[in-house]
Amino acid sequence: MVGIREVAEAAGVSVATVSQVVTGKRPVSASTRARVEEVIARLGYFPHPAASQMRGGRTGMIALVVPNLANPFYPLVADGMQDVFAPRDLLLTVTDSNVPERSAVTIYRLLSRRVDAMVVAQFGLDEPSLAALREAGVPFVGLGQAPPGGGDFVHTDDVGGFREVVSHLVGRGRRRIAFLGGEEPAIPTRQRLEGYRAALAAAEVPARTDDVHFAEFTREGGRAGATILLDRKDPPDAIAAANDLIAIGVLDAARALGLRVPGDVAVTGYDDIDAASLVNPPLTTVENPAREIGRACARLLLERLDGEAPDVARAVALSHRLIIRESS
Amino acid sequence: MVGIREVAEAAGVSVATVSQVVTGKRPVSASTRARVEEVIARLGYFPHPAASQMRGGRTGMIALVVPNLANPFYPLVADGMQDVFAPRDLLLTVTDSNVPERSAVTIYRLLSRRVDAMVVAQFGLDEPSLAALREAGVPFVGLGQAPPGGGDFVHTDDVGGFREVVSHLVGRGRRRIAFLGGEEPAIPTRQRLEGYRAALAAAEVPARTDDVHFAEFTREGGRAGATILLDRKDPPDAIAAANDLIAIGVLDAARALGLRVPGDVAVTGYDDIDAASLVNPPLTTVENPAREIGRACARLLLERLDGEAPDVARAVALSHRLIIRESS
DNA sequence: ACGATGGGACAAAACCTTTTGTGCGCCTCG
DNA sequence: CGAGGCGCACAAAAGGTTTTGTCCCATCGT
Repeated sequence: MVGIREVAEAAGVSVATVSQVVTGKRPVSASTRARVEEVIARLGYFPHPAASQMRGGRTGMIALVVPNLANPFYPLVADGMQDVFAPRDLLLTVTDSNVPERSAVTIYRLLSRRVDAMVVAQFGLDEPSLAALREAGVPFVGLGQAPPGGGDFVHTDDVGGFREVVSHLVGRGRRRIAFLGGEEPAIPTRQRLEGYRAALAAAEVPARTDDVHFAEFTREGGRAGATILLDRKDPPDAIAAANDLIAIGVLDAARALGLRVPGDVAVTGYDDIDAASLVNPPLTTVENPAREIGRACARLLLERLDGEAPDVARAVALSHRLIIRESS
Repeated sequence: MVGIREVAEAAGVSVATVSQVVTGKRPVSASTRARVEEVIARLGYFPHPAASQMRGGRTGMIALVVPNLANPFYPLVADGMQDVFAPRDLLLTVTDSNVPERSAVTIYRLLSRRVDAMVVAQFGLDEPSLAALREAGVPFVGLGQAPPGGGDFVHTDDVGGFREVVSHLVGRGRRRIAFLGGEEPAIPTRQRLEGYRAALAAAEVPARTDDVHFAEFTREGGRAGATILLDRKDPPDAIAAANDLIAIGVLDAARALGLRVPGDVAVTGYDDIDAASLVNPPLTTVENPAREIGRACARLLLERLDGEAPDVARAVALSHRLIIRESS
């Protein structure tokens, strides 16, 4: 644990000078700088992050908070963020907010004073956490939805995307199209449901309330939800799932019930995660540009941190793409 | 940003007393405690992490460092770790060590003074980082391999597991079994290769050096590697891949070359990630108890942090399970 | 009733930086 | 040759907590 004092002593300068060499916030003569740098390299010194932070400095860490680490969509986003952060020497950490025995509020609290900024996916679920962030003065960006109460965010047109995929089902002759959502209060669920309704309305297909069902954004949630939708007298002939994980669960359920896809029931997903093209049959889905989303989030954040951002909330919209495969 | 001083003032006690109420490291009379706690709740105070850390305290954060966030094996491990950490109010963060423009050493450096402990997967790749950790006094646990130079670790019997899956291929009548590994220097690659050789030796099947190939631990790596293995005059009749991601890439390559699986070439993976049962055909693979691995890592770490661990390195071995599906 | 004991609160030091105001010495210009 | 100015390094304060030694007061025992 070599501290700045040892370095100063070894180099025969004051600690202030060492600090200035490291941070570069004030000019230091070339000869002194060289000497100090040599000592730093030799001793392997680097500033204690906690101490630096105390004196009003930055942390150098950015957090990505996701509702479910196992959703393969997020690693792609993280990758995109790294593209932007790594050259700036910011360290990205990913945290799962869906931890049992711990509320989201706790997590934001814990995180808020350890990171310079956060990218938050799906905070719609609890608003008090946002208050904590704002109060702590930690810039944040919404991933996929606008932060309630205002703030920057990056999103895709989920309403439009879902409308497209449901219209595609209509175009294939399906008339009893069910919607299998994620958690009901989540913004992505609401928007995708809105797209679903819009598509049905546009095609003048009647919407049945018992064809809309909510479940967790997981494979297991999809399996359970689809079983309920399909295992009745009058089952739908298509299920539009709110994401790929759910859709894969739907395939599980269909298989268990002896139904053929797309023969008996067509299935579509959303996100185009890797697994979507791997399942049997390959899933029709909508591709979101995950990597580009990550980059956009990172850029917005960086501008805030640099103080270059205007004092208004900004929204970045990225486009999606319908991918038709064999499940429909 | 309400500090301990405000709380002390509002409660009419000294800052020391407030600290003692919060940390509980010294007894405080019931009446005083109640008063202070009321004020804390009303003001929404909680200690500044950086300041706490400075005074020799803990961070309350644990890091999981993985070589590739997109590998679905790790989220499962993370989940298992959460099971143990959440009740203890420790926050888990996941970091990808495979960031371009940044060496692993940098990452360990940055992390080492911000977290109380780390779980490290696949550090075999660079040893200087370990030196940094040891010097920083951050306890760490190896995930899947022994830390070079000693230390706790949790592992499964990769040699045995791979031997089993290769023996299974032999039992199915395959005689030209190729090994498609991950990065050559990685410990898992070496152990699985060892298992491969042991199985061939036991079955008295000749081993051909040109049937051993190394690639990245990714789908793309598998695709590229398999193309090399399969696209020659005298291709193997089976490929045992070092993990599922690679195996899925092998399926891609086989499809592209017009080969049938398992008709023309049998394929096996390792890890039993979610996607393994989803691909077409479903993969024969070896299941590693990811969640249990996570829990074991967490427990080892906790014992170190609590100072309850003996001063020797400990190894926890968990058992695997061969899962036979249609790809073989 | 007085001294001993101990519970409980407090003051101050310590943790390691960064930042800012100050002062010194040298160079330049008048 | 003298005065003003500037480039550089330094000293000291600040940042928010935890910890430790100390002190006070109340209670208990004799």
